[in-house]
Amino acid sequence: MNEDSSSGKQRLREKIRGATASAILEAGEAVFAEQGLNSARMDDIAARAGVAVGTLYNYFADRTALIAALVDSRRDELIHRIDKALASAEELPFQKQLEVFVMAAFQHFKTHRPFLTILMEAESAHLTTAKPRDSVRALFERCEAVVARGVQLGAVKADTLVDYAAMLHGCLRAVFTRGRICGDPVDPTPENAAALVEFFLRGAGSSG
Amino acid sequence: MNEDSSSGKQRLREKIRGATASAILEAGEAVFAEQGLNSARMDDIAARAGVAVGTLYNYFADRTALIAALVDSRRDELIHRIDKALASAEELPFQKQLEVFVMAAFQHFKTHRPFLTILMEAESAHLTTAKPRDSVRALFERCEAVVARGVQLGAVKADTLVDYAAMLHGCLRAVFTRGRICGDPVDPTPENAAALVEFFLRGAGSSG
Amino acid sequence: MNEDSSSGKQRLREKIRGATASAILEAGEAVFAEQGLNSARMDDIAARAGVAVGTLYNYFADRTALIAALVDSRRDELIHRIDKALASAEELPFQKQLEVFVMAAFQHFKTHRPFLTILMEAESAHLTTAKPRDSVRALFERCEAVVARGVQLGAVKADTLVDYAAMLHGCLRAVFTRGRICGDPVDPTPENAAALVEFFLRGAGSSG
Amino acid sequence: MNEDSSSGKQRLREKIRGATASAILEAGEAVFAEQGLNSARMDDIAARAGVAVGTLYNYFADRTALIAALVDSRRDELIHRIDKALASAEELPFQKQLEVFVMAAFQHFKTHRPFLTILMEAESAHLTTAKPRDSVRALFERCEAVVARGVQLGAVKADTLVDYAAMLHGCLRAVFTRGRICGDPVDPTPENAAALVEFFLRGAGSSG
DNA sequence: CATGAATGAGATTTCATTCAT
DNA sequence: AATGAATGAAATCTCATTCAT
Repeated sequence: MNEDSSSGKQRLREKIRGATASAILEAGEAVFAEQGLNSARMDDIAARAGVAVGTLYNYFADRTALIAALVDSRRDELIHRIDKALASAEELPFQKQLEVFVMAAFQHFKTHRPFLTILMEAESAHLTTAKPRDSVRALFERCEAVVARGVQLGAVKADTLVDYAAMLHGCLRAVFTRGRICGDPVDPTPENAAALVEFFLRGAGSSG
Repeated sequence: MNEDSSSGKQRLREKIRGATASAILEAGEAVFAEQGLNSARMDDIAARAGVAVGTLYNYFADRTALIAALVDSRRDELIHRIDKALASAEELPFQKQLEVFVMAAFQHFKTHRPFLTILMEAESAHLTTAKPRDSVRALFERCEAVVARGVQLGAVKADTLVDYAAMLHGCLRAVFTRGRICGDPVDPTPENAAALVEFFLRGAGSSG
Repeated sequence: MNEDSSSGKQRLREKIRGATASAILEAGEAVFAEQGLNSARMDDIAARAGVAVGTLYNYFADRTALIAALVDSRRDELIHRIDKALASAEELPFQKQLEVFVMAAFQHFKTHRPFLTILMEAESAHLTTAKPRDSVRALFERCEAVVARGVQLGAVKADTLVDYAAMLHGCLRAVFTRGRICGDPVDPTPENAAALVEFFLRGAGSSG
Repeated sequence: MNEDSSSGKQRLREKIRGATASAILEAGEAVFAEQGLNSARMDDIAARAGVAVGTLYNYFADRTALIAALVDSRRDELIHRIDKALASAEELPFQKQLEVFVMAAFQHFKTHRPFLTILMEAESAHLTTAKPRDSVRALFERCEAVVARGVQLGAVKADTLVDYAAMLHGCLRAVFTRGRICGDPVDPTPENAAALVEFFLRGAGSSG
């Protein structure tokens, strides 16, 4: 947090904000999502970005660093979106807050489906960087925060046997994964978000 | 050359074949789980199995076939376990059936954690064989069957907005994944299974 | 970025590409001839060409493609040489035409002894590409054309029992092979060509 | 030539005369001809012979020795056939002797087409044993002997520029090869043999 | 002797990374 | 900075040969 490191970080940020770097990240997002985190070749990413392979290495130290930067930049966006949504909904009743949270996730799913494909692959894959794992954790932590707030507000049970945060995370993931398994993705509509929240809070059991 | 010795020799040969093949599959399970589906090298698998590389190819046509065989054999075990559990619980009330189902999954999780690591990786990874994806689908289909039975028995809502089967699948997955994210795996106790079922049917919301 | 430099650079690049490709083909010609079409290793070809193995694959898709390209390029040369010679001799009496044809073959034998070694090996070997076989056929077809012209001009018998084209081909081949069997190659002199033609037209029998 | 070595040779011969060894040689002949001298695998030969791979090594030291033995045994047959034919024709006029010689070769071609395919491949291929090359030379030497006799009898010109023996060898080879190039093998009839001899002695030129 | 599973050296091919231009 | 040809370590797969049964 001293000036040196901060200005170093600053320079990195500037670099990444540059048009070429962005093009590379976008190309990486597309190619990694299409071909898989392990199979995608640097050549293909370069070609998609419209630059030479060598250029990739002017912006990112190596393949791993490119993936890390990609994950970093996209995660920030997701986390910001969710945090903003949560902040704006702070005064609403908990169920609404949860719906807003889920909607934010849904919308991000829709915008960054390729990125999420990467992230889910990264979640389980064995990678040299911890970055992707960290990103997954970032979403997981928001789930924990939301659930914690729910508990605090008395809207969520304080169960010690089931980790509701993990369940929420699993349900979000399931919504996204469903498309891949069934070939029939869920639309990010408020109705769907509300229905998911309803399930999360009241369960799948018939009320009888 | 008499029948006894000849068939005995035959059986012995087969037994040895089977033993080597099993050793290779087990080695594969371990190494793939440790190093990842893509990074694991055939050399390592051979070394772990205590055989030479060439031997792998005496039993499996190629790397892909080895993965396919591995997934096949383990999936069969999981599916059989679940189907047997479900059959034995047919007469119980639905909630109990669900608990039995979840317990079967939990137990398999415990026994075959390495394999599941592979399977989850396979779920999202881009692979050359469809086999692993099929195995994921097999578990998903059991979730669908259970949920369908619940609907039929009037124990599960017939919601069209939320796919409860996908949610059940997501929750099971979340239980397994939790260990990897938090480093604190859930014990496959009946209590935990019951708690998960309770969440699935009644939700996380406080009853008030 | 002006047109001159850009196109100049382009041309330079192409020239270099061409030079490397040629070097690889030449190295291939030498190594295949020395070690045999099947035993020659890509490593050796690369070493002889003064490049790394990987470079071979920047120019030729695989081993087979390298052989095919090699055969293609050399065959074109042989065929062009022969066709040009035949065309230039069109007005001469048939025996002269035949001598010109044989001389063209002799000269090519001398210049491309390594390549011919490859081609003869390819003629009888079982190969994955048909390319080499096609090249053999190309020479065979020239023999057919020459013999057909001889028949047309009344200089060659129209025998139905003996395929004179095959005989001519066999004799040319024998001249080349002789060196390998006896270690005493025939010089590509006009005298030797004339003598071969004399044999082909008049036979080995003493005139008495 | 002492008793030891002679009895050693004797034992070898006996071994090769054994049913198993013969079966292996026959299998080798077929498989090598079908798949090529380099591509044919020991496993395939064993399978075709109806024995286990290990058995091959009880009869032949290694792959190379198997090829050598194969060539040896078949060459002996060819050479004996030719020598016998030549001996029986010793009193006939030279042209007849030549026809007998060619017929013997033709007949052997017909009976042992697979073996010849191997031999021709061996002629040009780069092999570890000299055996096949020696076999080619054996046929070549018979050509030389016949031609020499022709010269002696005044039936063949004593040309120093053209090696008639090589030409005869080349023509025989051409007859055999023709089938492979044109897919239309020459029948081993006396007429065809006579026509070939006619060509060899009188040439392809029209007599005018 | 026969067997055939095991062996492991060796060959091909890929692709992240470098560096001269 | 951009380029893209060259690099060569590494991974997969083959198959002649061995040897315990």
